[in-house]
Amino acid sequence: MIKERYDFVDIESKWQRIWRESGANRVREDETGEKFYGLAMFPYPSGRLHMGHVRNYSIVDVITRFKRMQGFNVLHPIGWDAFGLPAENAAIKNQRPPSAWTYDNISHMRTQLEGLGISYDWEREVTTCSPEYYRWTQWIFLELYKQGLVYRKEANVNWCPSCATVLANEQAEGGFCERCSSEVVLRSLEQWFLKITDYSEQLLSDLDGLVGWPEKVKTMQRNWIGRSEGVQAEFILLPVDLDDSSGDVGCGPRIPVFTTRVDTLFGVSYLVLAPEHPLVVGLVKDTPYEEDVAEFVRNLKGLNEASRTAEDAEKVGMFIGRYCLNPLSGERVPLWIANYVLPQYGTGAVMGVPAHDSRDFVFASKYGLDVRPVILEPGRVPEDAYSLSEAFVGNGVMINSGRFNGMKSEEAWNEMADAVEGLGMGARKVNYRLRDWLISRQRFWGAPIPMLCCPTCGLVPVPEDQLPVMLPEDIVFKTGENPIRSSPSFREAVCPLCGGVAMRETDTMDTFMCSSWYFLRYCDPHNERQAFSREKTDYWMGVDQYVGGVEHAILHLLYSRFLVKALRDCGHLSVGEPFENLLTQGMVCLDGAKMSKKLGNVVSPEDIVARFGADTARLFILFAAPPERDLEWNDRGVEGCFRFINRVWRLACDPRFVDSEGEGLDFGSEGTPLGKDTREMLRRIHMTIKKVTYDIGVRFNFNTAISAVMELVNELYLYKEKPGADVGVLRQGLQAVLLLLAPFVPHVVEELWQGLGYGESIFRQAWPRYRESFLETESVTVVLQINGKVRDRISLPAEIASSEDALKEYVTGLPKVRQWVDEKTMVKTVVVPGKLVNIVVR
RNA sequence: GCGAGUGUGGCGGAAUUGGUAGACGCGCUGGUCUUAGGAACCAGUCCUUCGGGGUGCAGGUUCGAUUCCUGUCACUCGCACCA
Repeated sequence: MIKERYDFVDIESKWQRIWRESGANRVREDETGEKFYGLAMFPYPSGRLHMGHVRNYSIVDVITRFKRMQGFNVLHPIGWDAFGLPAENAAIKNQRPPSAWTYDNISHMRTQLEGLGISYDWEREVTTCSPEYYRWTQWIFLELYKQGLVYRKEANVNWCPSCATVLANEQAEGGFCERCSSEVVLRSLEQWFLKITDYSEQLLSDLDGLVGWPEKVKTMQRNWIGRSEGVQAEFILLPVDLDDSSGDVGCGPRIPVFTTRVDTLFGVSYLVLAPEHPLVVGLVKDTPYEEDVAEFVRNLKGLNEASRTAEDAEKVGMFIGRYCLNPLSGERVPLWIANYVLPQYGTGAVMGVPAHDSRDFVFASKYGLDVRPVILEPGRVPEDAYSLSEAFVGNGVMINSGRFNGMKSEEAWNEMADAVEGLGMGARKVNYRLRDWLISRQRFWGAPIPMLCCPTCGLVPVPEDQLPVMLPEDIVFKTGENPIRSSPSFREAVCPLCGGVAMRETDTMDTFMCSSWYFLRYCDPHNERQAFSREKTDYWMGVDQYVGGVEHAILHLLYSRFLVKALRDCGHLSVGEPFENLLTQGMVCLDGAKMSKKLGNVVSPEDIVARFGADTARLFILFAAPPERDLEWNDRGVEGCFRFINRVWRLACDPRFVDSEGEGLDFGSEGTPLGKDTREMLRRIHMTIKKVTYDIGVRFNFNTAISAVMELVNELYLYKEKPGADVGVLRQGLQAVLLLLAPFVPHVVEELWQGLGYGESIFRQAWPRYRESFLETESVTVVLQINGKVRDRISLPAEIASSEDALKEYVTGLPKVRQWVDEKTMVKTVVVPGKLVNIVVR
């Protein structure tokens, strides 16, 4: 029996309880069926869910519920990215430990997730701030250390004064802290790095194999890695005073530069070093330039990288009184320093070719340096080449380049690279913009870096059997420096090598480290001896469908790819890529702007669930837009979805179903459908099954899947009022509606399924299959066009419509067609069987 | 500047390999039933001078273009002195 009223509060809590108690979503490795690993990016436990979360988890829930009904053995886990600064700030404010705040938030958000009816296997829940988890994060750090992928060095790093910690390059883009938007300053500190650059080439080339990733994300990663092919060429430094020089100039020290345009080598009119270049100080020592250069460098130091590298930053530089020799032309070239040369990229030194590089052109124009064209722009005459108003950066024919004159610049590139190599003055080289991953954080709420500093043995890793290095508890939280340093119990340790007193590393790891391997832990979440077993990860990895926001396109997704490759090379994994397919969902907006606390345009999921229920919330969010697109929130639209669910409910309340309770589970039975309407109804049912299956499974277009079911419901409403309506077919239609809607609105379909007298959970049912034979129609609507314009639509028997010849004959024989054609000449008739006839007349 | 993407009714969006543009939903208009309804149901809803015209704009290919090509404009996102 089905109640008259759709009472979502009762229904949703009832089924959530049943699912929880029956372990409906528990998964084991030994089940039958192909595995499917569906994953949403796990949340930071900020306090409560927002609509972006609801969207993310609803999408994955639809996919995983659908796959489960299709017979896959589905892993659909959830966990918490639980380390991070907000918990520490809350600790300062409330004088409670970060863990208390974090676990409170987790328990509230867990309740919210359950309230949405997302089909998680809660037994696999993972929390990155628990010692059982971060123990293995530390273990991974040590594995990488063993592989030589971890190092410590003093470096100029991005420091956020407000967060009182360093940031990775990826977290300080544009010169502002990703978290708090404070301006980042440069500081020189001893820091821990992971050698992600060892994997630059693999991280880049493996992107080609990720066919299930959006092109946009791959492009972003490619740009971030920034591979460029070029030549590292060496310029010979000339002595301070040439007249004093005795002996062979060719043996002098050399300054390497990196260039992607070795073909412009004869166009070099100066050489520029980054002001921070290590050679600079020595080059000007005891020369008249020493004082001015020192002043120049001092002025630059105050600036952070962002203002230094801003596009509109004025190029400034100075000649430093020295010269060097061009390796190919042998020409004497003045040596400059300038702010536009970056110390971290390439060799920190650049050859200046004003005629063929726009930056050099601007710089040379300002300082009156030589502009010498060496590549002739196609369509120009040589005399013309000197009157440049801007740099010519394209390809053309070589001029002013000695024996290379007359070659195409592309050819000259290779010839000149060969020449440089032949002279022993350099070599071809590939450079990357990607830099090593700085993982040190001077904060408390993170996984401690498991290293010791021993006065006698130096840096010593904590032995594996001493993991985890636990976070101390005797901490006073206040703003300023890393609170861990205030814990004497934590700092002092015993050196495992010499037994002496060693100091513990007080930096913790970037939380991205924790979130770069959580999908591996889900495969084997309770393993106490390993981070994960090879057997389990071999079974589940890689993730078949990953879903999350584009904002993680670089950070999280690149780090995870790196860690998986590194762990594979340590012998712990078989796969080299974590995520087979990636779907980047759009933002949830209100009034055209992303919902955010700052703008005050948030709609609370809790409110929506309270007013309409979780099923309605899920349905709306999936119906309003395809998943990749931004979604405009609309309260009226939510009401529309609520109305639709009620409409389905009332359909199921038809008294005819009560009389035949429990009957008619057989989907494909041929039966003997009687009237035309019934046959048509059957066709609509099977057509809908076909479309919805395709839309969910192949296209991820949940909006059109839902609209197809809405259409079917509309049809069923019309059909059931017809005199000859067949209860069996009606029932089949309702079953199809419920099964097809099951991934979207799990609670209400469970309730109706049970109410209709089918004992088992609807999620134990197989996904419905359509029958090809039911899709056939007896009459087809064919469009009649004259010169491509629609003139008429005619209904024809299928035999005629599906045959090209019969259709053509039939149509051209029609009186109205004769009339349209009349005295004009029929040039051509295009026939698309079953669809359309286009008659071309003149 | 470079790269990627998106432009369709009042709104969110459909149109799967070129073949009925505007499915489905929201909103709006009128109606039925009701003491009432922000419930439910029914009808209508791109523009139109009723010939037609319409998918940002201008061309092209084609019997036929929202779909393919060229150019252009607008917006969004990413990168941005990387030599």
